[in-house]
Amino acid sequence: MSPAHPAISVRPAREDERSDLVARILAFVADRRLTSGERLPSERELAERFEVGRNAIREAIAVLETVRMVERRPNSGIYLRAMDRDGSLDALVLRADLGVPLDEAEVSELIEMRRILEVQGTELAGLRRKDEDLARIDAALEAGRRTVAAGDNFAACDAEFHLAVAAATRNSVLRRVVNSFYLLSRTRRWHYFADGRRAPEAQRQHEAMADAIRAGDATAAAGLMRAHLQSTEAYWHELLQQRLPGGKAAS
Amino acid sequence: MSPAHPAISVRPAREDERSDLVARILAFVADRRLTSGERLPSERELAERFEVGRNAIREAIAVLETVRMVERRPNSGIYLRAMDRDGSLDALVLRADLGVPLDEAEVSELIEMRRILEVQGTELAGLRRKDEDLARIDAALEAGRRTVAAGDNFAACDAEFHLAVAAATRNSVLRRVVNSFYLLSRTRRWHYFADGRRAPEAQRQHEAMADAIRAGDATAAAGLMRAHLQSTEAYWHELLQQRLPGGKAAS
DNA sequence: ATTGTCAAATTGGCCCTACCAATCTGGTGG
DNA sequence: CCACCAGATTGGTAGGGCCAATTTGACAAT
Repeated sequence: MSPAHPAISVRPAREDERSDLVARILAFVADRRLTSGERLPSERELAERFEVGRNAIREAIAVLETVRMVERRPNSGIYLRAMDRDGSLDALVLRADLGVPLDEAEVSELIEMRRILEVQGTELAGLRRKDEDLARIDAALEAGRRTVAAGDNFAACDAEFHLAVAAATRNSVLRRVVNSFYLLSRTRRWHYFADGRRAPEAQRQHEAMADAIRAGDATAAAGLMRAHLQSTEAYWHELLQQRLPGGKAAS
Repeated sequence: MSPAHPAISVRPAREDERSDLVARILAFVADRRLTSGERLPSERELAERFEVGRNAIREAIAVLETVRMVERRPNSGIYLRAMDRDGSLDALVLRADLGVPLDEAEVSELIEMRRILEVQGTELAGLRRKDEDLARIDAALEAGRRTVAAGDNFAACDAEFHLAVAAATRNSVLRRVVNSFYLLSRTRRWHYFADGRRAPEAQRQHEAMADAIRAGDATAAAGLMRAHLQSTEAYWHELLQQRLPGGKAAS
């Protein structure tokens, strides 16, 4: 019963448009150079400033609150939280979704975290993978083969493979983090695989890794993952140097 | 200096009361056994059912949407997302905040993730710590000493120490994850340190770790962290046994 | 019976007004 | 100088209303 399979969609990024109010508030904060502990204008004031209803403001603030970027104090105001201490991973995902470009340090840190989590994760996957995990991995590989053959953008297939491996760790917490991870880097991944040249190598490495995982050779799988990630790092840093299109700079 | 000190507050958990609406919606979903892809009642219906205004419902749904538990489709409805594939770490934090107990598997996975991140993180901290990081670590240690001496609950001091180490990694992404991590486990940590017996040992281990980090001996620091975490795991599993009936040992 | 078409109901997105309770502010009286 | 109180401010919330897009179902044409 796996015919109607979730289909690894190939979409560039998000054409979102969704809640630009959050983006506008973030831009406002950046523009005013507000920092931790400072108070935002009242909801009524923000509503007037952005020419929206107070409800819309409240929803946007609720979003910012759940990612721990602000704190609402009843009868007092809305205060910025220490983003470097309190911020959640979703705050980064949110920013990425809104088109705010990550700075170089953040991307480097992202790469490092990816290495830590995925190398260890791949080892766990090699130890614990169940048949359904291998099935998902195989499906991802198959989709990857087709994509490489067709010359389409490999980004979605790459993400799906890594997510499948993360799922095979049987650790839902790790899976959640890796998931957020690929969500927030999807635009960059898209550009990374923009020319079809990197896809074949990535696919080969994926296949080798899958073999090791399937064979239960956790150490080998982890080593392959480390090598795989390392082989991409140089390109990532190169990508960092370039200016990505699509970002409405909010510096 | 110490008067207006960031104050490592010692509070049991959350006195929250805040957004029980989210909790009620979650309970509703659980009660109806709604699963991935299914549609929730319309906002108007939910508002009527819970006897609140539609605004309140919309804010709650906005929160659930930002942690990727639901998806709002304009002019169509609100749909549950695949929580096992899409859920964010903040979804767990949210649940913990709302008092929903984590199941045994989730706690085991949390422990495992903690090991992966903090052992690697401590190594990085040993390599990169700056003076301000050491200062924060020292402050945490000092607070810990006072707390141990006073016989107060050590949970907040424990968290602060680990967060200080995470900060010393100079990797904000890792820091965010570890932060979420301690947020969502704070209640359990509170119980863990309920009797004052574990605090002195934890404090000793913290001090040793801090020495290694200060000396720049990353490998030793990582090893100490691994041992530190391992020494607590047994108690965590014991805690699990008490709170949750029946249990298959985590492999 | 099948298909095409269109209007009504439904739904999320959003605005607006109003009220509450707690907080904050400033001025007044002791 | 301090204690105290009233008015302004603020987040929390209810409820009504309008819009645009989708969904639905009845009706008509083939």
